[in-house]
Amino acid sequence: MTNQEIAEIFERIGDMLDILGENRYKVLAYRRAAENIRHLPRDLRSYWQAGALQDIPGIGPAIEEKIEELLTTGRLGFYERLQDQVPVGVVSLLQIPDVGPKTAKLLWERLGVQSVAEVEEAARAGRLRTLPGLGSRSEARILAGIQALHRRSDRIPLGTAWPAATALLDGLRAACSEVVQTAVAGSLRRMRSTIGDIDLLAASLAPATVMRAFATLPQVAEVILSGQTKTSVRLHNGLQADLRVLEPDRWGAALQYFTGSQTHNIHLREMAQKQGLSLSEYGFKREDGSEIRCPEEAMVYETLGLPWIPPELREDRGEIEAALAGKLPRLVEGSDIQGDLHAHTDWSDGANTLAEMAEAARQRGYRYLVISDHTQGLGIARGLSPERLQAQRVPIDALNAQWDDFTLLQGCELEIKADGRLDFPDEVLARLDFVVASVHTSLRQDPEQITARILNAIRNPYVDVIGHPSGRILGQREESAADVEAIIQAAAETGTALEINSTPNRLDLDDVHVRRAVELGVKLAINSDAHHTGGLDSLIYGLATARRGWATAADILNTLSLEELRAWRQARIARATGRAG
DNA sequence: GCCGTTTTCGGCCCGACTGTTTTCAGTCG
Repeated sequence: MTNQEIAEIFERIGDMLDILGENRYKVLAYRRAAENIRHLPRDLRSYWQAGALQDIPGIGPAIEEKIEELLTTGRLGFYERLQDQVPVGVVSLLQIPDVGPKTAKLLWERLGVQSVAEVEEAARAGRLRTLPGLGSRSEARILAGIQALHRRSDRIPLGTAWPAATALLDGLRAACSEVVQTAVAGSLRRMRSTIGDIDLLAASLAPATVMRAFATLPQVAEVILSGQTKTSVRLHNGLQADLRVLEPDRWGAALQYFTGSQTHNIHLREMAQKQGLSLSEYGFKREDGSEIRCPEEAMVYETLGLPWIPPELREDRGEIEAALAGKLPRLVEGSDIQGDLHAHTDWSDGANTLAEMAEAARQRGYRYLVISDHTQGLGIARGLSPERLQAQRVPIDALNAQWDDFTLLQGCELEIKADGRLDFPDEVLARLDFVVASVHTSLRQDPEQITARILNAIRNPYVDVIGHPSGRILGQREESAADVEAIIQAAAETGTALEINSTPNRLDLDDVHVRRAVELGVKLAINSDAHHTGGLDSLIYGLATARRGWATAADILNTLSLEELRAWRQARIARATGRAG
């Protein structure tokens, strides 16, 4: 069983216990365990074999025992007994907005409904309003929630949400002079790979004016709710955006609170409690009722005896403990990046010429750009033959003669073929400045086969980086069955780098595996995989993914200078082929 | 059910908004 499958079972156990009215902290315990299992860098089985299950936060004796039962038998008696008490259909009602455990239980017990469709039918028939505590407004609300569920798009990629959020804030500032300060908050500020809805924050002394301006922005399709300090809207593109408005002298506390994550905040609040303080989005309150307002975010952390923690780390995955111990990593920053190691041109499936891509990279302050067009095996992308690759060297050399502050490197995105062979022989690869090797075909092979293909590429002396190692496309294609742990370990042995592909719907490796790679000392390459000049800007999303994986500049290959990068490749080749430099 | 430089038992984050309510429960984040 995979970590995801086991996490889902515990998640559902939490839901079922919730519906049964079980102790809310027990419910919380199962959800917390599920959440932590979901983000483990390694297979749960390996923790079990090492006797280390209880080292995972949120896992104690009871849940350990259940994990053991799942890993040995593939079943869980406790879960099966629960299913006899709460039909799965009733659990599915929880996905309706505004339907929680109490309402789900009420609907099930009083109306006998066991699916979203049956709730919809009952609501249309006016039967919900007959239940205690529910009226016609609630009935309409639930019906609207079901409609929203039907047309709900899944979580959206970071690369879609980020520009939408900044456009909203630009619009708000332009439309309303009462706005003192604005910020993106929530999972978007933490730069998660996908976003549920857009959380925005504004500081102002005139909240009502700001929210009116927000609700009338051209992007807004409808207002979902509006109160004194909070407005939620649905945009024409289907996204939901929430705006909170607070007084300027509470800005820091509010920004901290609305950035989350929820588990990170809960952890901080527990720390505050132990110091006799209560922490909320308004700031700290002492036991005597007096306030500590925090105009700056760092003041929240400072009050708790912590250094400021970068938003990308705020997932309660050890960052608070690291901060307490003074061991927060100095995360890689945009200014550390010296170049981009993966870009395409119109020689294969890119839109722009060599000169255009080079100029765009140079304008972004890079010292080098690797041109890595596809190789012949990927016919659909007009992959290059060895002959065309050799021909491409001529214009690259000519362009390089123009600059003394910038260098185009010739590489390729080498096809790892379905049978595991590489698309070019070593002598062709040896002539290149840099080689990214990727899998694009037969992504559904079984774990042994696809892992073996990638390991074979890792062990080739001339392969510098494995491109988008997991093969996932967010919202479209699950990652391949490749054993990422084995890939990371092999990369650690050979010194091969792994890519953090920055294309917004890839972000591959993901943050959890980046952290594992960092742990094992594997070098990572933050690559745009640009297919046009504007695509170079996607690098910010890969950079964010690296930061979420606790990577420092020293972990990132393309923080090296051109000379260091060349030396890095030469040293690896020398080591692997047993020849001196 | 988990967890502990206040505890191995008794705690376990905090507030906004809504609807059906005369003071609060449910849901959400």
